[in-house]
Amino acid sequence: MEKKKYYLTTAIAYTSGKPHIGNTYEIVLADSIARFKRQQGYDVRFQTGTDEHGQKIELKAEEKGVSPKEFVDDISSQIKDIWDMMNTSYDKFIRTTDTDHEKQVQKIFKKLYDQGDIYKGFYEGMYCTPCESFFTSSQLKDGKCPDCGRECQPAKEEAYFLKLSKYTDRLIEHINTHPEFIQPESRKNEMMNNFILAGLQDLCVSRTSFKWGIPVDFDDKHVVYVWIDALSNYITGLGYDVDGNSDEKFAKYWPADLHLIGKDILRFHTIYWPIMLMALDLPLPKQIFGHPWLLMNDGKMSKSKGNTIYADDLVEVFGVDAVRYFVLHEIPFESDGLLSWDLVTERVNSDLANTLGNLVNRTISMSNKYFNGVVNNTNVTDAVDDDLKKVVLSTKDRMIEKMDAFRVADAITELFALFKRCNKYIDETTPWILAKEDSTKPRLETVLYNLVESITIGASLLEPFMPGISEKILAQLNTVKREFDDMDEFGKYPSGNKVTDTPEILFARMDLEDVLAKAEEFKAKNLPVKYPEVEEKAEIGIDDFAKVQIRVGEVLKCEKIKKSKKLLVSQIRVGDEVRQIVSGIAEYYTPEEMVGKKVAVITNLKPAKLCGYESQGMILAAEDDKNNLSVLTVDKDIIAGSEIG
RNA sequence: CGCGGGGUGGAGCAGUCUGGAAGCUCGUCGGGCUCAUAACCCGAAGGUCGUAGGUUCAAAUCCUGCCCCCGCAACCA
Repeated sequence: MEKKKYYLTTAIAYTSGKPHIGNTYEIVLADSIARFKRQQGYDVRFQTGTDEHGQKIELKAEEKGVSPKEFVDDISSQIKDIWDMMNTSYDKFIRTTDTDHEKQVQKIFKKLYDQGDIYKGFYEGMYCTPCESFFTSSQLKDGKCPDCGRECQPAKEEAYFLKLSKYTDRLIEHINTHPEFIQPESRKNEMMNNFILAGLQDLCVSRTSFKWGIPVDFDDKHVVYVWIDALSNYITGLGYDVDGNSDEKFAKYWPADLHLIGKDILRFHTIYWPIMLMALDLPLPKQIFGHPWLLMNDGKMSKSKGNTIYADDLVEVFGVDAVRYFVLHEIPFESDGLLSWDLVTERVNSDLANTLGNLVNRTISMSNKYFNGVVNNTNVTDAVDDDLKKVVLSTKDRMIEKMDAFRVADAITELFALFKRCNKYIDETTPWILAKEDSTKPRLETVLYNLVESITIGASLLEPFMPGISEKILAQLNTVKREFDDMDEFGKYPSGNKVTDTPEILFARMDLEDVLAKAEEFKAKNLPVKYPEVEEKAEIGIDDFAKVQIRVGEVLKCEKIKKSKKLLVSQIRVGDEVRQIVSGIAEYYTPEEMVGKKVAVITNLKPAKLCGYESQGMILAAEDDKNNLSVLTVDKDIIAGSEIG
């Protein structure tokens, strides 16, 4: 009988920088699903890769002084190295700079254009000529360019658009008739209510403002919009060909069974991608799962917060399988998971070292101590064996049930219940007492046999999540992975087999203080001291400077602006008048802290309205690259209103 | 009223759709055991399930108001 196929993909990683542990989570999650499906007997194809085009990359490369291609080659190989380090079993690593991908994207674009789903129109907005950039009117600052402050003109630019409107009804119909299409279901409503039902505007699918992209081959001023480019990877990676000369892999594996993506990009995968496929007259993927994120104790991981943790640092401390275990186990189904060095340490010590590692170790030690490592099934059973066997044999099905719903963390919990059951079994049977009398030795042999058999099954079920450790355990038991089909019966471990006489510690207990010290080192390494980069401005004369009036202002009253997170509004005495000034410092100063401060205020700035509050001036503050902020105050006491110059 | 997620014993979470004795892991305390990685097993303490109302025989779960947290968006003179 031919195996059923299962095609799953991750999102392709954007090559703007080294991925942190949050990005790495996705590939590990996908890998565990892929491995599990393989164990279930599916013919799995697992694709990942890198997304390498776009303006951001063009800019980053320029900053670094290398060509965009050199830049992405470097990052892409770093990403691949991390995926490999995490022991992920992808079948295909696609890059959007692969020539066959680029060629097909051009052909897809052309086909959609030829059949009228993509049409040429005009992109309208405010244009800043020196900056060569378009802005929407809401992006403008005071009617001027937000980058350079110069005047902008309304302008029109040629662009290509994808007719989303034409397919909206079909998309709604599909989502309604396929409740499993968008997972988890809560996300489905979000997409429907927020975007689809509100009406879809045709999507601008070409750019002229940068060059680093796939050129539109019949109009080379334009490059293809990165999402059209990126999403296509799911079919180009299978050898899809617009003209019908697709690779047999395409016929075999498309449509995808699962696109695994971050919840932030669900919109692209549940709206634009299905519509692209409809336009290409291809079947839609069966499921799209928007997984949650890994968060740090203090919120989302970000470079500016300095709380970024990288997979390789974690691996250096804990090892690959422990890191895989942590991210898989800690992230529930719908809500975000937390990651911190202490949490990982806790999990490693408790679950991996104590429950699992110690179980394997004590079992093998006893086999060696009492029977020189030979494991015999003497079939001297007892009532307590029944429950052990029941738990061990039923674990697989319970895991399948969880995995089918992508509840990977829950599946792992089921598996660890098996190992916990084994530890309890040792307590129930007290092997050290059985070892005292010759008459109970046969019973002891069966007890140890049952343990070895149970661990063999447990270790085999562990393979999708911790492939390295799974293999190690099986090697220590001197056996091989038990296949799913052979798990319906207890007792397939060969009686008389000999386990290793030199059991290795699988997971050493970690000392929290050592770990935290290591974490500090990594933090320092990842965040080298850097002076802020500030763009130099043209030299000015004293007369230019004299145009700016700066005076000492005493903060009399200060409160938060409710609607805004960053804004405080202060009443400030400047000489004999009191001014209302709005400033974006709420994240760094409480209103109470501000009151009484004598700050530097620009007093001759044209008033402006912010969040409905008039601001008659500006409080001076220093800000570094990491958005730390400090307001300027006077060094000695001086009366409010004094001029600064 | 910009969009969305969330508030459950000290920590991290499940349970909420489909009301019906508040559960899991860690930590703490007590006990057992000694094969084992100061590991393992058993037991206990600890929660008015953010808050105020409502519906119901019955609410963590359904409805309404409010407070707080976190993303996104906006804004940051």
